[in-house]
Amino acid sequence: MRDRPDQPRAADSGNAPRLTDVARVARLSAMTVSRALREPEKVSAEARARVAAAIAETGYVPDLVASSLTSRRTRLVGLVIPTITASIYAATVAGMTAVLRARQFEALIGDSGYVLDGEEKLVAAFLGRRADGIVLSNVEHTGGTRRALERARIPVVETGNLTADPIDMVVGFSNHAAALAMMGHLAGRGHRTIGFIGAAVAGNPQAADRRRAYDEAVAAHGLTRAPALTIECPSDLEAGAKALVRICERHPEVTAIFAASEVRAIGALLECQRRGWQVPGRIAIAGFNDAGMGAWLVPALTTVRIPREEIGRRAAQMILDRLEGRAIAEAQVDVGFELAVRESA
Amino acid sequence: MRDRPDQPRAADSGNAPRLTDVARVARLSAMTVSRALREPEKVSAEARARVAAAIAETGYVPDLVASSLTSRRTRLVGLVIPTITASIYAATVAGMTAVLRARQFEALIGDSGYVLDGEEKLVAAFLGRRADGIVLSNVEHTGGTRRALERARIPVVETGNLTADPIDMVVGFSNHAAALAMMGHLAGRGHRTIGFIGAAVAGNPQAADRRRAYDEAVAAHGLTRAPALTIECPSDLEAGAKALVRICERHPEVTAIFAASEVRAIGALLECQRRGWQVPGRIAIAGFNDAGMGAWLVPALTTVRIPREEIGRRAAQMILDRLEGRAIAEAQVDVGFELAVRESA
DNA sequence: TACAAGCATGTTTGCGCAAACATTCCAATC
DNA sequence: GATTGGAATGTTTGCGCAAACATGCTTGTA
Repeated sequence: MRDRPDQPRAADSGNAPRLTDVARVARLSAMTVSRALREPEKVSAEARARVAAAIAETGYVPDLVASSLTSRRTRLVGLVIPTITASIYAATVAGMTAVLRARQFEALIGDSGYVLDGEEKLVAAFLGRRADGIVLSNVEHTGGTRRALERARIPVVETGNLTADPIDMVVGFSNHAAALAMMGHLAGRGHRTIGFIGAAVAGNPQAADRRRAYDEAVAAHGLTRAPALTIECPSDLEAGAKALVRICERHPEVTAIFAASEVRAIGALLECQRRGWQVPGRIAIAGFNDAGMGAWLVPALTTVRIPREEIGRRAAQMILDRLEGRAIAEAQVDVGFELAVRESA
Repeated sequence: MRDRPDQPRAADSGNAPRLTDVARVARLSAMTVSRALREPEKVSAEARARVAAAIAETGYVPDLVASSLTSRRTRLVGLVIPTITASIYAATVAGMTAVLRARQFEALIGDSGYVLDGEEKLVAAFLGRRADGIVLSNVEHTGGTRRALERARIPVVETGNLTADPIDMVVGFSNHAAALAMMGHLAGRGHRTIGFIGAAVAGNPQAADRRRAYDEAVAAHGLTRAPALTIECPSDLEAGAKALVRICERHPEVTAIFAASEVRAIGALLECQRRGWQVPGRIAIAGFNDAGMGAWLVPALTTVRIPREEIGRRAAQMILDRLEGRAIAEAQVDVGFELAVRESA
């Protein structure tokens, strides 16, 4: 096919040294060199030394593409997150890549833009690259995504919420229990009219679970029940600020807001600063998640702490365990949550 | 080698359909199927239709690993950033992956932890995976990194600062000019004693450029010059807060702080809130970068706006241009900066 | 009618490596 | 001394695909 004389080629020719080049220099077979790199304990100390010297001499860099083709392992794990520009997902990415990289795995990262169809496209792209495993950041998927993952027969971890109908493995926490705990805290502080700012619940089990917890707490504690006390909006500072204002206009008697994301809560809190409203004096504000600067604001944000980095680490570990044939103790891991009660509520 | 009868294999056997399976169903050669997928204009409409039908029937997913081995193209671009959990780099990642994904490329992302040796390890890992291009997030590298990249003969983009000694291509801006502009703004507002909080300059040309601009501005505008007015610290909220306090203790006459990162500035600003110091009345605060929530704080942060997402997009585009044989107009692109004068200074 | 030109399609080969199988060699055992 | 077992190393083959080259077929033109 191509002109490839079987001689040491200069590094400047664009022809990188291959396993056979190392083998020739080391006076060993290619197979022994390959083993020296992957399973050094199966090779004599003498051979190991000769291989090391030959690699240093040739500047050989193993070609993981060819290795993947023949071993049917790419050491690649795909990760789908809603958006890379949100610190909670950045923490998950950091945890996951740290565990993967320590084992010579790399992550392929894609942001779905919070759109299920985007997730399906990313999964297809990752499967085309023959990723050894896939991590998803929600538990709601298109039929196409589920089918593709089931056909691929690779380890899959869903994260973010516990689910009754997992594809394979799950690392999550109970959004319902966490939101219920925060509502309990607010009610315990004497708040009787509490507003709720969250994501649209349609097709979003996590958002639906948080909202359901709100409704249940309203009923359980005998709180004010009114449609205008709850708002669905995107998770950004501006939306949080606007939602706060709208709730307070319709219900001036509101004394607390539970914002089901950290950025919505911070947006609301900063809006209060702008208007000179005392927090928590005039209105208390509680958030959800703790990856941003909520702890540093004045007043510091009361929120729900989710171990986002741990989620990434556990997900990666479960994928690795399965790939390396270790038994998975529990296919569904609950990492739990913690109320971070600070100043704002 | 393996038992692989040349018959349609069931999806449940773990044997995914290959190009030849599609070819058999479509009654075409494997090569025509391959072309129909990659260069559809070179194939008849009839053949395209048969291929499409056969792919739908078999559920074929092209194996990009095998494709990469034979085409010597992985459609993978490596990106090294200091840390994934900083919004300025998240913006660059978002810009880069958006451009890459539109062309069926994926990014391999690694965080160096602000350590040059970490960068070298990541570059080695990316080269082992035969990435088609590499993007680095600084212009300072180990000798090993430079040598490895030069031997690999692939397009490389350095980002973040303009440099006199590029490896290949650069997308950056002048940290010196940007910092000088901000100092000019502060001096123009009448501040005569200005503190500076930045990163350690040793081995960090960007930090050194910002600091040099501060020194030059102090001299040019005849400002107070004192060692205790400048502090080197990490880029986090707490460090920013502590640095502010230390400068004010030693120099109570200071009226403005220039923090050479957004999070240091926000840390300082929030510390002022905590202490009840008016900003900018008691002390003015200016930052650098605009990817976080500086615009939303009360008072809103005056800062330098760097188009971080554009940096990611341009870097990806330059890599793609080179890979696809298009001429690069300028190997060093200056994306510029903009002063965002808001309330805090 | 002959033939060039170009398009659509087919055949052969090998990318660089590791799985599977084969061989060699040495020490321990009887 | 013959046999066995196992460790170290070697040989053959093919992973799934695309590059390079080859062939056939249509159309237009002299």
